[in-house]
Amino acid sequence: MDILSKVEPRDLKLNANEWVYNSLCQLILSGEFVPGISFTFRGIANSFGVSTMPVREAANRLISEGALDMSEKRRITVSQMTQSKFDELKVARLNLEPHLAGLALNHINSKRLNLLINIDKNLDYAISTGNVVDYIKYNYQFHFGIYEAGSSPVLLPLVRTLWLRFSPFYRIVAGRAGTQTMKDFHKSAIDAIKDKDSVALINAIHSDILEGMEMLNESLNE
Amino acid sequence: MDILSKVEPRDLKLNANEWVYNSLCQLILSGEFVPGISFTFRGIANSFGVSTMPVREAANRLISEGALDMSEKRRITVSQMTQSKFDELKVARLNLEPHLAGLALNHINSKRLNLLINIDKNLDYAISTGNVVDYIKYNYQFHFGIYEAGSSPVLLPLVRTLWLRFSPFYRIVAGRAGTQTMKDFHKSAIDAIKDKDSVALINAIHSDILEGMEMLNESLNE
DNA sequence: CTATCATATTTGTGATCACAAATTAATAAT
DNA sequence: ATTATTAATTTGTGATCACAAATATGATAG
Repeated sequence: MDILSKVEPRDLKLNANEWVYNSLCQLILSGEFVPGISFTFRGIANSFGVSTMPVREAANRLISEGALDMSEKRRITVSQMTQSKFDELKVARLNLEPHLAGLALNHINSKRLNLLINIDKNLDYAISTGNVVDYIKYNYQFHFGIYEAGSSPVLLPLVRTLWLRFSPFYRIVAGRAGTQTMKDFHKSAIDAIKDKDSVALINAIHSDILEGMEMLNESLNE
Repeated sequence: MDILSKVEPRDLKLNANEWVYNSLCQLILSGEFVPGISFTFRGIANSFGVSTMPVREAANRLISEGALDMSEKRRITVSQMTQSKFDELKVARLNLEPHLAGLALNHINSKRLNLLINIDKNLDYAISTGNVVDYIKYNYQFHFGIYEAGSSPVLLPLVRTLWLRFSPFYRIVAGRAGTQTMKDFHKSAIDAIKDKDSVALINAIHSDILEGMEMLNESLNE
């Protein structure tokens, strides 16, 4: 698998293990890694042109975060989704992300608001053209564009691990169901941000998660 | 620091890095590690009688979970608590743990119930004698004795990382404030479990967290 | 063609080494 | 005594090696 072409080039200020970790995260969150795909430490190391050491540190970290699994067959795999895992992810998201958005609201300046509006425009285009990969990417950017406005050193990393867990699954079902039927509550979120209406923003994020996860759930039960 | 005497001996079925990780977790959760204390990879490796490899894997994992920090001075430290981090931890706990308890309720059999009752007895004794270390230990055992009854592969590890973050801080303030003034809602939790009353259990856990964190918060602002 | 067993290869794990960067200790200077 | 400068030590990082266990491969027999 040609990994280097889909990954940011290495910033030499960063350690090799951080570069590998960030790259793997990016690949997971953008839906490049699909459940069932499997790797080895040496394989990843060759792809990145580093030794196995930084790969071990990066992959083990992702394993401990639940994003990857070490299979009993000595292979690193993208975790399989189950109904019970899915239900827990949904609950965790619904209980954390709306609140996280609420915390961030007062730190969203006009520059960031314009960024969000622009991301949402790209999102609309991805939906209209049925581009699933872009949809996943811009949806991530939109949500975390809000969340990251506030500085939440506990909740933000927590929520990020949730996204690492369901994003690969998202790719599969989105590819199956298409993006045509997706409503999104991003417009009302943007309005709420403009109005600095905390309750409205929290509701919008809540509804957005609810609908997104509901669609995933339907595909899960096919 | 004599670590080996405070740690379970190595189970040879476990990898060295898992042994070190579990041991460090145990030391953190039991309040042995106090904010400000600092280590080096080689130091920990010597304490455990292993090479630096498994220590790097274990410590880096704890760092990525937010339990430990790599200071800019090349030392591994227990993370400092701040008011904003504390507020986020409180929110996350209140939003996740009561629900987690609710999920577990139907899987608590009489054997586990008796275990919980026994733990709570030890907890009462620890409170009456002002034994802070035991209080922390039994309080952890009580909560996770409930949570672990259900199998929640997403929420349970998530909540565990929260405990890893505030437990070292708990030790400090508990040592300062004493355990005498601690009320606990464990009795009502036990009653709720006996009655299989989900709402009552959720409320009891919620109140317990609220009060425990409130006490910590007061000490934080001294 | 299928099943069985021996061989060869690949795997994760842990130890060790090299190295630059950072810290600490020691020395010199005022 | 205090500060500035230099030397010595210790640090995390990444690469490499050894090894047992697991996997894949291939030969052999039915």
